[in-house]
Amino acid sequence: MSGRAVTIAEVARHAGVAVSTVSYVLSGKRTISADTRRRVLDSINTLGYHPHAGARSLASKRSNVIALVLPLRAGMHVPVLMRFATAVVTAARRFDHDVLLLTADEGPEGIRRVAASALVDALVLMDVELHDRRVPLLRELAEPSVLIGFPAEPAGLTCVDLDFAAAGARCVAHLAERGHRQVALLGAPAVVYERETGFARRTREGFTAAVAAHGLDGVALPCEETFDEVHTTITGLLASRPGLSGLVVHNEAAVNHVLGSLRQLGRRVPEDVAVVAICPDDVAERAGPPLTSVLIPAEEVGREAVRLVMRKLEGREVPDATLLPPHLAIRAST
Amino acid sequence: MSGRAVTIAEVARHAGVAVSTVSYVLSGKRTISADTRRRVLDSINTLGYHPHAGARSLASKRSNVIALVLPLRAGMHVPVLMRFATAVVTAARRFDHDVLLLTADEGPEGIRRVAASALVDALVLMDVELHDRRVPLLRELAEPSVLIGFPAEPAGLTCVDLDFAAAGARCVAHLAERGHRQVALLGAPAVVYERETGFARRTREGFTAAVAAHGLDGVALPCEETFDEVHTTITGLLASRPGLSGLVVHNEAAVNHVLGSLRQLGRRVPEDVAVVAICPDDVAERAGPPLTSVLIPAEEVGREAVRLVMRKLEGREVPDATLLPPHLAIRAST
DNA sequence: GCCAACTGTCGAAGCGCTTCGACAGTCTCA
DNA sequence: TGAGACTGTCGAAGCGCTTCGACAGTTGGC
Repeated sequence: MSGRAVTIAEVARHAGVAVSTVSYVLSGKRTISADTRRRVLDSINTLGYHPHAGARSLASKRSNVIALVLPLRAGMHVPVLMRFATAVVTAARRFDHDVLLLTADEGPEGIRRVAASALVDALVLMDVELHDRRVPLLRELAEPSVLIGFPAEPAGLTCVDLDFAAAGARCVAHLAERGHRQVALLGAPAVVYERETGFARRTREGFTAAVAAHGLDGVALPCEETFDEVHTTITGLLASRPGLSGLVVHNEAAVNHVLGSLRQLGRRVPEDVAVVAICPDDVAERAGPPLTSVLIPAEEVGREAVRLVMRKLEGREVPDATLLPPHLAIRAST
Repeated sequence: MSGRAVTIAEVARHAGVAVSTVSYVLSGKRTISADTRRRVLDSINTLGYHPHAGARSLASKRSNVIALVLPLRAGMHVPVLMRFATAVVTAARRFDHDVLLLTADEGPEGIRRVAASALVDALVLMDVELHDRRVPLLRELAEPSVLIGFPAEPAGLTCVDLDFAAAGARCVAHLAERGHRQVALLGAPAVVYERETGFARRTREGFTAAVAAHGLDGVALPCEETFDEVHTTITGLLASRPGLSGLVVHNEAAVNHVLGSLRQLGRRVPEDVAVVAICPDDVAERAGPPLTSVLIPAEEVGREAVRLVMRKLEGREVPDATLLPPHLAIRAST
C-alpha cells in the first residue's frame, strides 16, 4: 500500500484500453460495452486504483467536497450540533461527497478561502444567527449554500430547520389538553436571546402565541445552565405563580437541573408539575422521569440540508425555506 | 466574486512577472527581491487571487488537508470529543491545513479512500479502542497518522492522550490527603469497559493502584447514565459501605445525576461525601456544588496531536507515546 | 580586470484527470 | 445496397499549479 499511487494510465495499460475509456467507465458519461467495463473494473480492483482527488478536481471543476461551517458558540448544546454534523457527513457520503470541517475562529474569511480555492463545491452552515456575519458573504459567493437555521433576512437563501414556532405551540397545546392553565417556558440562556439566535426566539413566539390562543396564563423566561441558577429560577417561578402546573423546557443542558430542582422542592413530576421538553430524544429518554418531548430531528435536518445543497449543485430549483414539522413523543413527565 | 476564478497566470500578467515567480513569492522556496515580492502581493490582493487547491495538490503532492476520524460511538461524551475536534481544526489552520471530517459509518474503508485518493496528507484518529479495526490499516498506509488515545498494541504508532492512570491516582491521592479512608470510583458505562476503551480502563487501573498504595479501602464500579440507574448504583454503594466518604466520578454524563442522587439521599457534598470528577472544566464548574476535578485537556491534546502529525509530515522523528500530565483543580466538592 | 559564485527571474515540463472531437465499425431502412 | 445514424473507443488538449534547469546580471576575491 506504500510506494507510488496507481494512476489511471496504469489502469488503462493493464486493461488494454485508453485512459479516457477508464474515465468513462468510472463516470458513466459515455456508453461503454459490458465487456470493456468489466475488464477495466477488474484492473481497478487488482491494482487498487483510487482516482487522485486533486487531479479530478482540477480537470472537472468539482472537488466533491462540501464545507460544514460549525461555529460552536457558547450556550449551544454540543451533542445536538454534533448529531447535525454526523447526519451531514453521512448524507454527503451518500452523494459521493466528503465534508470539510470549518469552525468559527477563522471568521467569514475562512468561508471565502475554501470557496475561492475550489476546495469545496458547496457549503452547509449551522448555528445561524439572526444577523449572521456569514450571510452577506454567502450572497456573493458563486458556490451554493444551505443554512441550518434562519437569519433575519432569508430572502435568496436556502434555509432548513425544525419549525420551532410550531414546536413551542405544540408543547403548549399538549399542556392545555392535559388541563393545565398556568404554564411557563424555560428557554435558552439570556445570551442566546441577546444574540438573537433564531430558534430560541421562534420557540418563544410559538409558545406565546399558543398561550394566547388557548387562553392560558403563561410566562417565558431565559434559563442559565448551572444547577444553582436553574434552582433559583424555578424557586422564584413557583413562588410567584403558585398555580403553575405546566413547564416547557427548551434547553437541553438545563433539563436535568430542572428535574433535580423540582425534586428538591418536593414537586412531583408529573403529578404536581408536568414537564415538556424540546430536546433530543436521548436526553428525554435518559431523564428521570423520561420526558414528554418534541425531539430535535437532527438526522432529518442534516440529511435535508445535504439533499438541498446537492440539488443546487445540479442547478435545480429548491425552495427557500424548509420547515420540518415537530413531532411530540409522550412519555412519563406529563 | 462570481464568474471565473482568478488564476496564477492572471496574477503574473498583472504584476509583469512569470508564473513561476508568483509561485515562489507564495511558497518562499526561492529568494525573490523585495520589490518584485511587493508587486506580486499587490496584484494578488487587487485581483483577489486564491490558489486552486486541486491544482496545487496535483502539482505539489500535498493537499494541505488532514483527516479527522471521529467515530462517535455510544457512551462517549460528545462535548468532550467536540472540543478535541475544534482544537484539531484550530491547530491545523495554524499550520495552513484544513480538516476533513470522517465518521465511523463508512468504516476503515473510508480512511483508505481519503488517503489513497490524496484527499488528505495525514490522519488524526479520535476515540481509539484497545482493539481498533482502524489500527492495522494505519500501519500499511503511507500517510502519517496520530491517535488520540491508546490501542492495545501501540508499537509503531504515534499516540497522545491525557495520562488517565495518573489522573485516577491523582484523585485518590487527593481524597487520601483529605483523610478519606473508604473511596469508590464511578466510571464509564459497562459497555465502554467491555469494548476495552483504553482511557476508562487506565483510569481504573490508576485508581486501584493508588488505593493500594495509600492503604485505602476502594471499589471501582461502572456507571450508566440515566438518573435512575445512577441512583440505584449510589444507593447500593452507600448501603454496602457505610463508611464511604470519597467518590471519584469519571463519567461526564452521570456527574449531575450523581450529585442529584446524593442530594436526594440527604448526603451533603462535601461534608458527608467528597466528590472528585474527571471531566471537562465547564461541566465541573457548572455542577452544584462546583466539583474538584481533573480536567480533560481537550485543547492541549488536540493541539499536540496536530503538532505531532505535522512533524511527521516534515519527515521528523516523533515520540511514540505522549502522555499529558493531569492537573487537579480544587473546588467546593472536597 | 577576470573567473567563480551568487541572486533573481524565466520558460517549460509535468502532476493525473476529464472531456471534446474524431473515427472505425455496426445497424437500420429506404 | 448504400447513406445515415448509432456505438464504442481513442488521442490529445487542457485544467492551474510547482519545480527544475537555465541564464542574465551582479559581487567579490585575487
